[in-house]
Amino acid sequence: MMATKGEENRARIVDAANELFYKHGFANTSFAEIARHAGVPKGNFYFYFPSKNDILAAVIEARVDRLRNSLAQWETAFDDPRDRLKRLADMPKNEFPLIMEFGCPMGTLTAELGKGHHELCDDAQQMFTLLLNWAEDQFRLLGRDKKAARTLARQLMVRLQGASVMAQAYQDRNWILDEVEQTKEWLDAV
Amino acid sequence: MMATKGEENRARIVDAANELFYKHGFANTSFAEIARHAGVPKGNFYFYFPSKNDILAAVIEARVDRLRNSLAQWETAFDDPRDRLKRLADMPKNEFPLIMEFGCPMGTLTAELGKGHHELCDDAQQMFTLLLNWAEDQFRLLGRDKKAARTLARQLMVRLQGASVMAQAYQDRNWILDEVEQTKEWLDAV
DNA sequence: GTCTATACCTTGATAGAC
DNA sequence: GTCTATCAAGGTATAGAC
Repeated sequence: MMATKGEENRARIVDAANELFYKHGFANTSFAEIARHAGVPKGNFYFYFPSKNDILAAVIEARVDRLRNSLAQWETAFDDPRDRLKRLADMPKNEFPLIMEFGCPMGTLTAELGKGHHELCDDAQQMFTLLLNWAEDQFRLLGRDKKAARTLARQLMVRLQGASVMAQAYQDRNWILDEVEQTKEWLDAV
Repeated sequence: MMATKGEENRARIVDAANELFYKHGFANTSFAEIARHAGVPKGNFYFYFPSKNDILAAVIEARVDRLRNSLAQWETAFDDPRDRLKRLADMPKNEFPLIMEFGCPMGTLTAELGKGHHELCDDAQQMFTLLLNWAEDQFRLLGRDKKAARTLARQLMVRLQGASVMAQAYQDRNWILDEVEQTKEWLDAV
């Protein structure tokens, strides 16, 4: 389908903001930077978005959509819930160059928004909730009761987030590679 | 001993900056805010510190000192290395109201400085290195060889950081309480 | 040494031409 | 609809009075 110029500009702004919010942080990304990366004059931004927060909301929405697509894709690609969970556990490894440098996109965003009591803090949670619920579903399919499945999903998330924090702190991929391997062994055992 | 007025002002600036860098982030903390909290006019800052980065350096130094003191204290308080490690694992629980709201002081600072390739990124690492080396020493005292001790120390850090990230994301202390309990059980087993 | 006043820049946000 | 020019506010850093 043919996108209008307006829709395309909007998408370019969101794409550029998505990358810059991740790599430089939300507060440290200026309209000027987004405008330069997107090739859209910053004066135009207020035609597409009422404020900077609204750009962030669109970015979060895009990330949630992308995540939802990945999860759906893994569900069709793998029949065994255990394989699906392993694929989730592999995510940090598959993107380690970025995570090593800038941390987990979900973890670092919620961390920044949490400080300063940002209004969009709850929106950022959605990404985690999506992953947690999906992982919980997979553990239930493996025969766990609701409480146990929930606990296991949370443990999985703690591992991956912890590895991301440490990998970024030391700019060292081994934190991720080691933890992912251990997590997959753990998934085989539970 | 009697501190001079200058030393006291310097200390007040560092104390105020320490708290604000933690609660609001480094980039989002202005001189005006620090000045208000410290009770020192912001024009004075450049008499004590050449730049904002130098204030941050002093803050990191203060945090490292504080951490070193805690570790030394735990060493004298507990003879069994396992008890010392449990005390370390308890740290997030003991400060959960703050961690729940603002995340781990070490993790969130390194995360922020990592983005933007900040010059003081390496300084912030020191805090982690201090804890990692200390934990490694304790595992060695428990009879582990160097490689195993190092691995265990890293696993410990991953758990605590992961729990802090999730607790802040959801503003929910249970992420910390649950993980600390599991970590202490894990410490008993290893 | 301590503080006031301010310079100079960048920010998010607007106004208005076309 | 798209873009240029500009705003007011707030940031770090400096100059200079006392």
